[in-house]
Order: sequence, then structure tokens, then C-alpha cells
Amino acid sequence: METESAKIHLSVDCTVLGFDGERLEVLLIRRTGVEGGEEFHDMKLPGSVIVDGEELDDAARRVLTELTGLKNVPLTQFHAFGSPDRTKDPRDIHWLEATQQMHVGRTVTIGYMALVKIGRSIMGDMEGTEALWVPVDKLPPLAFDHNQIIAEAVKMLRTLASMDPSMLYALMPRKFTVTQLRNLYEVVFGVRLDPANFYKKMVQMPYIVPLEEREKGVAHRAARYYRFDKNTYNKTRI
Amino acid sequence: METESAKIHLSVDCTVLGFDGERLEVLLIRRTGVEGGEEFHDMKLPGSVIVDGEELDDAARRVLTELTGLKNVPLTQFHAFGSPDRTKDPRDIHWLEATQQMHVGRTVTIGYMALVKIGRSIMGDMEGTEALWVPVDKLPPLAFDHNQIIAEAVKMLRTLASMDPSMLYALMPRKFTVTQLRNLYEVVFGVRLDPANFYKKMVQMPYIVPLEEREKGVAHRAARYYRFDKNTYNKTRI
DNA sequence: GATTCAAATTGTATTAAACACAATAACAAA
DNA sequence: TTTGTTATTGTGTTTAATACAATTTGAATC
Repeated sequence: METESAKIHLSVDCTVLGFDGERLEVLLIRRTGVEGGEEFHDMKLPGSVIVDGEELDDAARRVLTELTGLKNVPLTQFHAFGSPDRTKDPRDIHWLEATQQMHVGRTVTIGYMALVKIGRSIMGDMEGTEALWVPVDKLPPLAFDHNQIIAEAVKMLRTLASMDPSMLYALMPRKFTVTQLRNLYEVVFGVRLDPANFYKKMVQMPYIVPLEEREKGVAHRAARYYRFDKNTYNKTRI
Repeated sequence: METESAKIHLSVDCTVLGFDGERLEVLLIRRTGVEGGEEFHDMKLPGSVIVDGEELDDAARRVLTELTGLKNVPLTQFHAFGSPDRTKDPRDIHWLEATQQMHVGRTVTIGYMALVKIGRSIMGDMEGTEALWVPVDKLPPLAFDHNQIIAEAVKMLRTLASMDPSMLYALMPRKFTVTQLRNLYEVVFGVRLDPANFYKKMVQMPYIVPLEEREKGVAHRAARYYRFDKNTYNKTRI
């Protein structure tokens, strides 16, 4: 009668994406483990086992704050990863046993994603964890199935942004040039856009407000800075 | 050290949607339980606890076949429901204990959805379970948080179909009139569409192939039947 | 069998958006 | 002052979306 009561553990993992003006980056934390008597270092997504009685969304928020210092980040659940094989790597098994103080069998994780301005302050170092930004197209092998989770998160970003591109402004710095914005569109959708047409289309939007400030130190005509006005944007939506 | 190892159970629930030419329906199974000495009857989504070592996708497929007889239905994971409160109703607790032969604490469920032609044969009755179609806008209170799960599934259908309307043909019968197709668009997107413009737009698609057969028994000009040609559709896509 | 009804189907015009691409402006470095 | 490079502006073409009038037709009614 215990056939189906597999000892399943549940965790959350947060894929926090940022944009540096050129490409997408993801927020990872360093991991140190021991395998075969040798210490090794690699990286993983900020994530952890959920606490008794905790809502999934709350768990994601808590874990992200604990491991990166980020607060008030809108997190969105996007996929559950539950393959029995996802915790089969001896490195991962031993690391789990060491950190959880117990034997951990199959673990299903709920993937959350968030878009943040890459300039936001994260904890460089706290409680032994260190967070850092890594370009998503230059990821080394990560712990567990975290490479796959990130790939799915980026795919979800594409899907969501194609329905509502305004969510992309969460990735842009407070002031930005139209070219930076175009770069984001191009990297997210994997296309090349005509600079002239993109410029005209964006500048006509009432919620893209021009600033007086211009680019400095570029070897060509300096671009104007703009900012995204959320209030105006919401008013244009019904 | 057992603080966070909550005894969590994991299940899958399948939201199978169909279209009867007028409105969306969902496939439910009857449930019989006992509460306060009284037998009660209500309905729930086809779903169950996952088996040891089973892939999530496999579990969803298996459960759907076992409870409804449906096979080869493309299931898509769409959301995890894990509120600690979702299994707090005494009816649900007692029903779980009776069917699972054990005490069941918190249960997190992974929601799957599928689109099927409503004419497909389902098991009217087997292993004590009976499946039936119920309009999504006329649902009674269901077991657990299944009303909420269905609402999320319909929302997801909207989202996905707005990106790729071709998925809607999975809901249409093999032969259909343009008006039936328009009804589906209208109910899914919650809008009213101009019959003339919709007609022209659809008929010009190479993958909407006209049949010789026409509607019968209607008190007005009989509409032509069409069918969706998947091959042609795939060729028009890169 | 002629007439009527309601929806299917066809026609036509307007409007808005997407797209291609040439031309001009402006900043920093040489 | 000239050059290189990107920002910004201009213009025309193409395509898609939308509105709405007009015509066709199967079945029911008179």
C-alpha cells in the first residue's frame, strides 16, 4: 500500500533574467561540493526545498531573497521539472545530502522566472553564497537540470513577450536608447529589425518619453535617452 | 532536521477540453464519497497520485487513459497547484484516505491540459469511474481546487491559441462549417467576429479544404463543410 | 409553386500597419 | 577639416484588418 507514496521532495528554482544592452544574462549562485575527495566549484540557479505549509509562490520569493538579496521581484511560475533522472548525478546527490542533512530521493522542482534590471544590487556574498550574472548563451554545465530549466525560461520569455512586449521594459535600465531597446527585441525574438522602422514605431508611443540627456563617448552621432512611463502605458491599455 | 521535509504527495490532473459547436466543455469523472455518514456524489478532473519513478508526462498520460479510456492525446503541462489549503475540505481528505488507503497530507498537483474532438469515444463506465462532458461555463462546485484548475486551463488555451490558432483545429470535428469555426474563435477569445470577413479570411487558407458535402436540415442556405489539412498546414509553416 | 426567412457567400471601399530603402544629421576620432 | 559610423528623418509600397452593402440559397410557410 506504499507503492505510490514515493518519497518526493519539492523545491523551487528561480530563473532571474537580465539584459546588459547586448545580451541576456541569468543570475546564478556559486556552489562548492566534494566529489571523490576533490573539492569542485560550479554554479546553479537560486533555489531550495520548500518549507512545510508554505505556498509555492511564497517559497520562490523567500528563496530568491535568501540567496541573492533581491526583494520585490515579480516571480512567475512557468514549468515543473520532475524527471526521476534530474537528480542522478553523484555530484548533485552528495551535495544534496551534505546541505540537507539527510538522504534526498526524487525531487520535483517548480520553475519560476523573473525579469529584472541588471543594475539592481544583488548580494555579492552572504551566508556563503555568491550571486553573479552569466550570459545565457555562454553557460557552462550547471548543477542538476538547470541548463534545461534556463532554456525553458528563455523560451517562455519569448512566448510571453510576443503577446505583451511591454514586459520587456522590466529588463531595460531606467534610461535607454532606442538602439538598446532594439537590441533586446532582436535577442529575445532572434530576428533582425530595421533600425529606421523600429525607431519610428517606438518614438511615436506616448509612453516612450524622450529625455534631454544623450549618449556620451561614442564615435558617432550620440543617441537620445528615453524612459518607459508605466503610468502612461497603463492608461493606453483598457 | 526534518523541518522542511514535509510529507508532500505529488499528483497530476488532466483538463481535457472539447467543443460542441457552441461552447467549450471539459471532461470530468464522477466521484462518490461518504461524509458524515451520508453518501455524496460530485465530479472531479481525471487525475491521480504519481507512481514511483514515473515521468510527469507519463503519469498524466497513464492517468487519463485509466480514467477516461482516452489514448494518444497530446497533453501539455500548464501549471502547478500547490497551496497547502487545496486539500483542506473534509470531503476531499476523507475521500483521499479511502481511495489511497493511507493518510495523505499536503498534495501538490501538476496541471495538464489537452484539446480533443468531443466525438472521440470515452469510457462511459469502467473500473467504477464514469467520464462525462460538462460545459465549462456551467460547472458545479468540483472536488479540491478543480474549478480553479479548469479556469487556469481555459486561460492558458486563450494564451496559446492567440499565438497559434491552428491548435484550435484539434477541437473541431473532422468536417465543420466556417460558422462553427467562427463560434470557436468567438468563445475562446471572447469576442464577436464579422461573419463575412472571417469567412473570406479562412476560405483563402490553403489548408482549409472545401468538401462537397453541405449542411442539412437548416432553415436557411446550407453551409459547406470544410476540413483542416494538417499536411498542407505544416508545409506553409517554415 | 411562389414567397419568406435567415444565414451563407460575394463585393467593394476604407484604414491602419508593416516593410523596404534612400537621404540627411551629428558626434568623435583621425 | 575630413572620415566613419550610427542616429534620425522621409517617402513610397505592400499587406492586412475592418466596415458594411449586396447577392445567393436551402428549407419552411403560405
